[in-house]
Amino acid sequence: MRNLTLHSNFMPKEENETFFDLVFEVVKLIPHGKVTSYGAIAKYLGAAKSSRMVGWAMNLSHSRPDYIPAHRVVNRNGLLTGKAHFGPTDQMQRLLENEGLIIQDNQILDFNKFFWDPNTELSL
DNA sequence: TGGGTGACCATAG
DNA sequence: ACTATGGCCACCC
Repeated sequence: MRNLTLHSNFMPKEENETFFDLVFEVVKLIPHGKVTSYGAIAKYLGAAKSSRMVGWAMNLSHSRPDYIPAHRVVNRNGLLTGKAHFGPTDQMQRLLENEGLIIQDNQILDFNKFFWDPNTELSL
């Protein structure tokens, strides 16, 4: 498993890039067919109160050269709150459905069953 | 320079 | 069971 270090106080400006990079690394580790939440990632990185920044990182992920499976990150209730950023259609939903998930009204059915928590899945 | 705005979330009433 | 609020901080006028 990737060696990700925990940063409880990493926020000086020049380290921001690192924070986003760490977010991207975690997102890349989400297995096919699984999903996690913004807050879970933030907590894993020691920034539990900065879950909004994870959303911002996902925003940036679209203009990166490497592949970031941003569709596997949803809010804590399994709601596809980021779907608007995937283009005009239901692209985010389709990507998830391609991985075997079922979505109804922007909500992942059996969310708990497919929830992948970096805090428990990634060894510290 | 400053204020508004989030792909959020836990907590308090 | 709801709604409100505060924290957080990069980005964009």
